[in-house]
Amino acid sequence: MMTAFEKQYLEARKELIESDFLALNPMQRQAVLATEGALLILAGAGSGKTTVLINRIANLLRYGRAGDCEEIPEDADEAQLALLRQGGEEAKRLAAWDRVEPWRILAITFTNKAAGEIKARLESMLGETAEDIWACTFHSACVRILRRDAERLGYTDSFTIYDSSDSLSLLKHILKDMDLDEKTYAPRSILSEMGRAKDEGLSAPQYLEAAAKISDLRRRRIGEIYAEYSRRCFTANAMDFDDLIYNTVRLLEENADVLDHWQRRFRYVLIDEYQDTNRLQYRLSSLLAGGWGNICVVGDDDQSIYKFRGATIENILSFESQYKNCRVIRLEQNYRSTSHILDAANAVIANNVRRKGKELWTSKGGGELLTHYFADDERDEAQYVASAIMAGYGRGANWRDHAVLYRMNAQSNQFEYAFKRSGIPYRIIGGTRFFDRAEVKDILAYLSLISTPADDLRLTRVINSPPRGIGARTVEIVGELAAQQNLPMFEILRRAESFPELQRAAMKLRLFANLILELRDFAAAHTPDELLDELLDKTGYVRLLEEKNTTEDTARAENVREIKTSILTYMKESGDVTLEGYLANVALYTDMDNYDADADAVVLMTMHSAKGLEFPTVFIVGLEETIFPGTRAIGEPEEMEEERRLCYVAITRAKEKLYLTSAHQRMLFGRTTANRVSRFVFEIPEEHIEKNIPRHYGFESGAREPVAAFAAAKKEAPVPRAPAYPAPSAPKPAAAVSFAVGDKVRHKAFGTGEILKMTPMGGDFLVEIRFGEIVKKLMLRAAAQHMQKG
DNA sequence: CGCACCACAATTTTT
DNA sequence: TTGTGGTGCG
Repeated sequence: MMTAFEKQYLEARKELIESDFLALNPMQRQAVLATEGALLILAGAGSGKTTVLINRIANLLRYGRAGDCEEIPEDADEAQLALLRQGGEEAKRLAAWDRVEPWRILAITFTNKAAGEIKARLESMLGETAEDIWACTFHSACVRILRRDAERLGYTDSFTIYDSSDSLSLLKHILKDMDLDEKTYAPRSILSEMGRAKDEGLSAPQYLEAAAKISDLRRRRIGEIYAEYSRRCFTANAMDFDDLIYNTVRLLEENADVLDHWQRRFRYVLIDEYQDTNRLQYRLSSLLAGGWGNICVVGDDDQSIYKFRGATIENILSFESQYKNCRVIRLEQNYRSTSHILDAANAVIANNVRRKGKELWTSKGGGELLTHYFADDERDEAQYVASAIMAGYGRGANWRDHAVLYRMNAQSNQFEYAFKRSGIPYRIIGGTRFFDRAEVKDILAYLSLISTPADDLRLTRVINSPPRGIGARTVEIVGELAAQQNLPMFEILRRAESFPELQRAAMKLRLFANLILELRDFAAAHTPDELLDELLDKTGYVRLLEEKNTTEDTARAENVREIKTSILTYMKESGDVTLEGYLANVALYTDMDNYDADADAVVLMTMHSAKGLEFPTVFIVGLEETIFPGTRAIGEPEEMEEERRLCYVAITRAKEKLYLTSAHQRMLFGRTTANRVSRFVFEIPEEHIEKNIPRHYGFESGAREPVAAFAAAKKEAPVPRAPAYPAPSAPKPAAAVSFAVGDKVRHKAFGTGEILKMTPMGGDFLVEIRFGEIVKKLMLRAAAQHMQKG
């Protein structure tokens, strides 16, 4: 039974702690203080969930579990109580109870970007102590755990990581060696089948056993492929993305002492984007949090959009039954969007059945109505978007305040054309990543090979690149010999002379093996950046590209040099100088990490990539049946709900203005088709949106013959707010007045230069300015902000 | 062995 | 329409 004094003491202490988090709303504050046990935070889009995460960690470090327990110091007395009530630094020190060391906190996110953001915000809030907090992705957490005990699984601690394209090419090699047809055994689907197996915790033998029971030939074949794939990964000391998690779970489940070590260590486990976890990640989180039982998961079932990757909404829906005493906190106040946007999002998602139920609200006003534009075709659609963006820019917005979101990457083309035509600077997120480019992969393959010569996949990749006269047939023979002798291919190369089959090529093969061995010696005594220089020199890789002297090859040479920057950055930021460390970092690196929110350019990306981001103005394009929702979702209720969640994610990216567009007909993959306007458009209540859809056309009526009605309605189309389609002769932007060809200018970033040429473009000017040796092409309006005459 | 040409297929993808 | 992978020729 609690005494009156204890009660007062606890109350005063809680109030004092709360006073540190007054900037938060009551729900957020609750989530910050509820440190003990299991906690599910249902955080709607834009509800300040990262802020909660950060403050929760800050609370743990400052006050330990004082805000969530009923224990008080034995020597507590009236004087202390008075001090608590009075507040101040000393009182705060007194309030702390069982403070948490930073290295006992594990915060897992899905992207490096999110992890980086958490780290950065923690550091600015808490200073150096923040560095010891594990704020990382599932994958990088696993790498760290595995590096410590990989030998338990038969790997060495310098294991390498295969990224998705490595996995794919390894798989293709296997299919070839097993004489299997890529049509019946589509590599992509095999890969996801193996991923599913690992997600269910099935090893290759287990999978095979299950397949044998139902005597399904195809599954048995896949089982054999899976076994071979695993075998080759293992001999190459390599793990793919799924293996990282699968093996970590194995490690922890099969080694009680290892499990115990990590369970003791992590007193508080936080998992972000919980709706996107798969079963394996669920198991991993349960394992890691199993010691102290303090697990906090943050998620939004309505934003689960990665089912196709094995994410299961089940994890979040059943969290409450898994942890019986768990607390649930809903964050429904949205700080991002206006109420028209929010109401539209709420209305759309309300059509889903399988959800926790949650309604976002805002204290912001209605703002502008949503706009739906029904374009003639994809070209018109892009032009409309371009015009609207220029209009926004004309009103003083930045280019970067605009984002164009589409369902699939193939849709980006028309927008590129339109933006180029109008002189709108843009960036495309997605597509080929820097680290996916052939030349970059080559260099990285060399580096991996130096680290692990037994890596047949990487060896095959670079053995003849740059060309050294080792042909495909030779490589094949080496592969066969290696299989016979049960040795890595590299060992065959070293003894090339002793195989009569290899006589002709023996010399070249030995030379290659020696090259790798020399570089390996070099690596032992040098840093990765020095190794890179040596590598480029010894292989002549860059020299060869430079000699070719085409624009593409120059760009390639540039990319190769760019790797050096990436190495140096890594060494500087992590303080790590090991080659393995760098390679792991690169393997887990993605395009989004490169996304620089400061560069002033319109952003184009898929709706998937947009998750977690926000923009003042958003365009969701291609809102047509069979595109969004896509063909595969139509008639499949589960899939349709996922599409709808994607739509919800896309809508909630917008802060102030949301445009939706559909095209009457569109050419995609060289085919022209006419699709009906997406059902999602009709799920938005009329009072939130203005449209130019002809009355007798649309999803509900399904009426044909839209053409005449369409033409008539088009006149009343909501035009992007003025100036609509600015002609090249449109009034010159103010900035243009003060600059002319021949002017000398001083630019903040590029220094002094001279204007060579000015071309009117989209209500602005494309200016060419010579800075010393370099001629830059810039949009005047943007450039003018960073330069002056002189 | 290297390159050029043709058939073919093509959601989404935090790692 | 675009990119990729396989085949055939020099």
